[in-house]
Amino acid sequence: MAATFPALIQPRLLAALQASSVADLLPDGFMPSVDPAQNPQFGDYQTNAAMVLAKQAKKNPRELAAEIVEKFESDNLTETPEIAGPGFINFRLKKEVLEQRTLDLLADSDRLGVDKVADPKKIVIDFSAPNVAKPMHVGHIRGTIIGDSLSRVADFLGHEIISDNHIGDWGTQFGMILYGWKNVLDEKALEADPVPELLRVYKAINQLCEDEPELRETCKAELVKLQSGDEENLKIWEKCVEVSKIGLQKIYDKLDITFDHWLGESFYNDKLQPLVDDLLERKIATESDGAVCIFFPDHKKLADQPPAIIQKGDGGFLYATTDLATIDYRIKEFGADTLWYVVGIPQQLHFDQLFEASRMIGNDVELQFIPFGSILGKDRKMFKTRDGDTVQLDDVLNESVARAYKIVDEKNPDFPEEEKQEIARTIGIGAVKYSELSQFRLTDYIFDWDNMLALKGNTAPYLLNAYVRTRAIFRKMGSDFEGTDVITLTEAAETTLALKLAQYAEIVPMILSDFRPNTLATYIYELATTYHKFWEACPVLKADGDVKATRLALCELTGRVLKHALSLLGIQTTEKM
RNA sequence: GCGCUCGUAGCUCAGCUGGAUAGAGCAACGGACUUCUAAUCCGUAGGUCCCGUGUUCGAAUCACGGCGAGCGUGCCA
Repeated sequence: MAATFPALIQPRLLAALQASSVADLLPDGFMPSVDPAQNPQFGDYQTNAAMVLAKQAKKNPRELAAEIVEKFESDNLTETPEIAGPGFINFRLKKEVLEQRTLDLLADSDRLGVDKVADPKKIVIDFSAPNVAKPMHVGHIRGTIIGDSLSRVADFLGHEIISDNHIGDWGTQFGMILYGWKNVLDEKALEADPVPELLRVYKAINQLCEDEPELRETCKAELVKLQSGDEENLKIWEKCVEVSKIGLQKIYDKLDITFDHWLGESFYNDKLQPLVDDLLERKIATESDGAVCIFFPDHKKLADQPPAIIQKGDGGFLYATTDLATIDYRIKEFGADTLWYVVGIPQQLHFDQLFEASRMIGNDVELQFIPFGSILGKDRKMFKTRDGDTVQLDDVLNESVARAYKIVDEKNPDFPEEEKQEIARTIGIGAVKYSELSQFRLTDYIFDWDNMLALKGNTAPYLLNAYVRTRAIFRKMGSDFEGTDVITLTEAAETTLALKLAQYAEIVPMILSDFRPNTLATYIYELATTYHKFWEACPVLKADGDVKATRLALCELTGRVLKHALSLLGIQTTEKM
C-alpha cells in the first residue's frame, strides 16, 4: 500500500527545504510536519515549516514560504502550493491522486491503507482486573473498555499483544467473605445466583464490622488461616473464585471482551517470599519499622514520598510485592518487552514506585502506565463498592439495551422479535462503549444514566446509522459491490468523503502514540458526518455510468472503514436498524 | 504539608507534539421526507478557554504562581 498523503508530501517538502536558503539549519533526520488543513478552503494539507524555520533563520516567514514553494517539486501529487496567513503553505491534492488512492483502498480490504508498525513489540496489557466476590460496578467500565480497545488497535498494527486479567483474588476482602460464608451465607441464594449473594454477604459483614469493630480481628484471623493453607478456608476460597469468574465472564461476554490469561494475585503467592528475600539481599529493599520497604532517595519526586512496602510487619505481602512478581513473570514467561497497565489515576504513586523499583532491579522492559479518570457519584465522590450504593455494570448494560430496544421497536415494529433484540443489543452495548471511548480518558465525570446511555447526537447509533445507510444502498440494489475500474470525483461531497476515507491510515497509528482511543472515535464521527452529508447531496442508485460506479464505491469503502474502525473500538455493527 | 489529574458555550464534552475566525452534541428556536433508512440534513442563537504573570511573530495548548474540584500520601488493592 502506498504511503499516506502526509508521508508523500513530507519528502518533497524536505527536498525543497534542502534546496532553500535555510538548508544549513535543518537538523539531521529532520522531517517537517504536514497536517490535515483545518478548513477545506485552505486546501487538504498544510505545513508550518516555513514559520518554524523562519524564526531560526530570522527571516520573513512569508518570503521563506515563497522560496520553499518555488523549489517544491510536486511530481503530480499536488497542485501548486499556496501561501496563506502568517506563512502557512497549503497543499491541495490533484484530483487524480485522490481517485487513484480510492481505488487502492478498495483493493486493500484487509488493512484499508493502514500499515503495520516497523518495530512490532511483544506487549502484555493489564486491564479490567476486578476483585472477585464483588460484582463489577460502573467504575470498572472505563479500564475494561479502554484496555480492550487498545488491545485491538495494537493487534491490528502488528504488535503481539497478550491480555491478562489480573483479578483481585487474594485480597483482604477474603477475611470478611470467609467469616460471612460461615455465618450468614444463604446457600439457596448462592446456588441460584452466586454473585449477588456474595455481594450481600460482603456488605453484611462490612456493616457488622462497622457496628462492632472487634469483629475485624475475627475476620483477619480467617484471612491468616487462609493464607497459611487452612483446608476449609481454601475450599471456600476456591469456590468463591470459581463462581465469581463465571459471573465476570457473563459480563465480558456481553461486552464481547476476551482475555488471553486470568492470572490473578493468588497465582503469584509462592513467588513473593523469594522475591523479598532477593531484594533484601541485593540491598534494593531494607527493613524499616518492622516492614520491608523500598526507598527512592535519588528520585526527584519519589524521594519525598513514603516508601513502597513489600512486606508487612506481620509477614504479609502487599500489592507492590505481587506487582513486582508479576512484572518478573511477564518478562520471563511471556517474553514481553513492553507492559501496559490500564489503571485508574488514583494509583499513580503506586505505579511510579513500581516502575522505579523495576528499574532498580534491572528489568529490561518498557513500562507504560495508562491511567484513566474517575467516575464519580452525584456527591462528586468516587464510587466505593463497600457503600453499596453504586450502580452495577450489568444493570447499566441491561438498561442501555432496554432503552435501545424501545426505539428499535418504535421505528421498526415489523422486524422479527429476535432481530429487534439483536439490534438493540448491538446499539445498547455500542452506546455504552462509545460514550466511554469518545471521551478523553483522564477526565473525571459524574455518572449519569442519561449521559452514558444517550442515543442521540454524537453517539453509537449515529455511527451505526451511517453504516446501515451504506448497506441499505446495496440491499436496495439487490447485489453486493462488484468493484470498479474507475473513480471520477465530481461533487465536493464526494471529494471530501474520499479524502476522509484516505485519512483512516493516518489516524489509527496515532492512537497508540498517546493511548487515546478518543482520537479514533472523533475520526469515526467525522467520517459518519461526512457520509451523511454525501448521502443528502449525492443520489447513488439514480446516478448513471462512472458517477454511479464512483458513488457505489464510496459507499462500499465507507461501510468497510466504519465497520473496521468501530471494531477497533470493540463496537459491533448491524445491517439494519 | 508533599504529590498526581482535571477546570473550555446553560448542560455533557472535543481540541494530537504552540498556528489561521476556539469546535461538536444535548437543551431552545426555524426550515427540509410521495425520494437510496428523517436514528438524517440545513439554518439561528449561545464564549473573560478559572485568574494572573512569563516565553513567542503567534498561547485554550508550554513554564511559573494563585483559585476551585477530585484523588493519593508507611503496613488495603
